[in-house]
Amino acid sequence: MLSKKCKYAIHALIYLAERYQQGPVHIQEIADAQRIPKKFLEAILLELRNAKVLHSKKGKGGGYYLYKKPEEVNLIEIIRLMDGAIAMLPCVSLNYYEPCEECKDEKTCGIRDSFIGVRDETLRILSESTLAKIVKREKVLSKK
Amino acid sequence: MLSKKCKYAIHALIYLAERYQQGPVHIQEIADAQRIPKKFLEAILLELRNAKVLHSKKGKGGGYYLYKKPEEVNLIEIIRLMDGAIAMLPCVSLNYYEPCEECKDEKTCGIRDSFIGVRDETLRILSESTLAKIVKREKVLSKK
DNA sequence: TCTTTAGTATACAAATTCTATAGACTATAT
DNA sequence: ATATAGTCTATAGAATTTGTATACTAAAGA
Repeated sequence: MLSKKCKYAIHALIYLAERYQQGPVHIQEIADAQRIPKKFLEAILLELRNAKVLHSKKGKGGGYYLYKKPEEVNLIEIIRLMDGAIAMLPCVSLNYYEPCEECKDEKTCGIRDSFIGVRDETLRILSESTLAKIVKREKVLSKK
Repeated sequence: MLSKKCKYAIHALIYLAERYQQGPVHIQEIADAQRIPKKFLEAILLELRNAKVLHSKKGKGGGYYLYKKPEEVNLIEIIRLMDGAIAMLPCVSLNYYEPCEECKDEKTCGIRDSFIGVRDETLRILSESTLAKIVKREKVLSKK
């Protein structure tokens, strides 16, 4: 399961994607709109800023805005930043690899292949899901 | 990421699958072989027993053994028993469905479809991975 | 029937992770 | 100057995970 932090991040980013190139949005507005505790949201947005997904502007009229294009931010990137590894086993993670403690020998491990398969499919599906597509999909769905 | 409990369960079950129809194996032996804290393993095996995956025999010469056939136990079942939902969002879970707190309207949610896709692929891959196949795969790999 | 073996059950403790908050500080616009 | 709004560090509380202790029950066999 995704953490709350990650879900908050996704919703905040969708909110900002809907307002792409319309100037900075302040934290309080996002927090109110998405019902996210403000201080918690601050920490989240900061991380996204440090990862160059967002930019911010201080002072009056400041706030956060998307730095990357909505087509260039996908769910995989967000999940990795917030929750870490995508894979279900550390020994199968591309970005957060670690040998499994419980495992005696990776080469003869009978479950690794399956989890590599799951990881690859997850990666494929979620990397196709960009902010741009998500926003578009929500527009279509809300018109029905 | 899978919990330790779940990984312990998988390893214990593989151990028992390798000894299918060779009589009960006691907890201590499994604990030693797989380096699992005995008391923790007891709790795990008990749950698997209550789920009719294992049976046990008390008293001298007792222990645990597979009740289901190795071909009939797959990774999905084990993960569900130990860790609960497979899905990355509660609103997308088949067996542990709950509406997402953060979500305003499931019908217009732009990310749901992607996570349904991930869930289905995960289900497909991990339900094909049975104890029988895992044991077989380990034999093949260890001969190389 | 008594003893030993081994699983069952309940309760609890330690460790870790997740969620949330507080407060002082810094930059910017007007 | 001053009000606005993001930055940074620290920490507190809650929940979950992992592991342990103790007492109890069932079965096997001498």
